[in-house]
Amino acid sequence: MGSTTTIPAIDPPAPAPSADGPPARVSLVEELGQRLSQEIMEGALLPGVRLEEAGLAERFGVSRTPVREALNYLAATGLVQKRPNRGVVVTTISRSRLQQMFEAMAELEACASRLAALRMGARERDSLRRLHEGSVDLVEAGDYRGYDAFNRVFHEQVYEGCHNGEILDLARAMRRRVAPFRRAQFQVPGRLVASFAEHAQVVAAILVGDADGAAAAMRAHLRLVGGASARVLHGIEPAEAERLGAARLDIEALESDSAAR
Amino acid sequence: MGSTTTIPAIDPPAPAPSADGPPARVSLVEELGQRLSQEIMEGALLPGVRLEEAGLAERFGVSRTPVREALNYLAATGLVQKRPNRGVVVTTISRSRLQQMFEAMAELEACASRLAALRMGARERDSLRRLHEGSVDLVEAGDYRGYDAFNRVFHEQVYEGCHNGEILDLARAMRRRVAPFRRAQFQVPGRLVASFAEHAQVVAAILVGDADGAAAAMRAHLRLVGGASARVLHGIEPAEAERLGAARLDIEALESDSAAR
DNA sequence: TCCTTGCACATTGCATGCAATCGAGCATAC
DNA sequence: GTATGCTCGATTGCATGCAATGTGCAAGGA
Repeated sequence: MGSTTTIPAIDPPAPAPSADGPPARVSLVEELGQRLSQEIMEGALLPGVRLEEAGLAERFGVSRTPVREALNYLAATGLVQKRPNRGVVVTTISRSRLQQMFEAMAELEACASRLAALRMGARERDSLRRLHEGSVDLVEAGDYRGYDAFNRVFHEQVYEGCHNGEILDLARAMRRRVAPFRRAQFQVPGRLVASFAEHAQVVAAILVGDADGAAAAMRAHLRLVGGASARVLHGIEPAEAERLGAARLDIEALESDSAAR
Repeated sequence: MGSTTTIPAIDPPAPAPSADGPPARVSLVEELGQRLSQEIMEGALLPGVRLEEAGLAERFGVSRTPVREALNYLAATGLVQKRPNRGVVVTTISRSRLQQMFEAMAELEACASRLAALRMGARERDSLRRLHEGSVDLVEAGDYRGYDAFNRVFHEQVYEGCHNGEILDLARAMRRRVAPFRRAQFQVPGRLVASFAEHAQVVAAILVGDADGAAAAMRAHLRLVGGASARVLHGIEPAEAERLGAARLDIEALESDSAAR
């Protein structure tokens, strides 16, 4: 498994011009799935909250059928959990399971980074470098909301750089699943600066085609991300704590469950 | 990233006594999902075959609703593809996409192997070793059906050895998805013997706790598996060819598609 | 002869209704 | 005073019906 190869430099066939064009007629199920998953990922619907078909149907002005199908879809992606004859709740997980999710995420991203280091084309490498360098402004400004947005794009570019649609899909799916549990990670003191430094290592390795180095750097990066997020979730910081009280998300609720399967 | 560590030897907390007990009342949707996915994975339903709700509903003696939900579930796992207002078909994929699936599978298993080498307990290592050694009989007998069954168990044990439920789930899901495209791989001449030798390398690395070696060995193993399967699919061997003719699975059908997304 | 246009049929998408199951609260027994 | 059993309300699981969309074929025009 040699590292530091000569850069192959094959840019992707078609970076998807993103020409969606028409309003794109979508089904109700898709619409509902989108909105619900967004609310879950953004934290409007917190882990443990119960979702009942009739209520959602009325809220969105549709019948129970499409709501039901949307919930099934969310259950399949892991954002909610179904309990037979007992409805669905936004996914709650134990602390250990959360750690496993972060580890799986780290492994997936390490894998993507490894392949990206080997396969990214010249244009892609350049784009990644500039993207990273641009984020320094956000760090200096302490703009953690802006950095969060940048961060998503950064990791997405690495996924795409691996030139494997399956791994891309796996990484995206995993990212969606962990989203509800990693909100506000950048509010941990010093995390922003540290994140930038870790990204720098990943970028450096990818730029020179150091596959093993890229994998190791990304793995290390996500290990720290996981740590920070866990601290946020359990240390709980004030702003969240209030809302949690209103929606019953106590540590017990997180620790128990897991009986699903 | 050191290899060859001293073996930590922590056996899993509870190997699941497998006491399912009662007949376990399951929903119609689950039942249907199970049966359909099994038929797809076994090849009774070949890629490209159309599945219509009404037909399946009548066949299983239920209404369209549970059939529909089961199909949605299969679509979420990737075994079938849904086209809006146009029904579902058993998943067909392009050759390049198939290669990507095999690569993703290889990466997942390499990852699992790496962790397994670090984390398997003494009992697990011993179990894996004996399982592998037992398979020599199947190889000598040329019993490729038996070997196929053994092979599933072997890889499953490696997944479990990584002690991470998320990675375990990912690997299982990916295995299900590729199943329809890797049938009869062991019928490729010499593949059985080669597979055994490759397994031996994986086992050896895991036994001594050589993480990187285990990952590399498993990756190499699956690269060859992918090659063999692709050859079977495209070279097509006689037994399958007949059935394919009856169900329209020509190379064109495999090459096209992919517009899904 | 080939392409376009219109219509009829088949199939999916969604709405609604009914039965089965689960959980809570109360009554009763110990 | 606590535990056990029962009934009732709430919610899900499944069946069925109707409207919307897509497909295939046939007829007409270039």
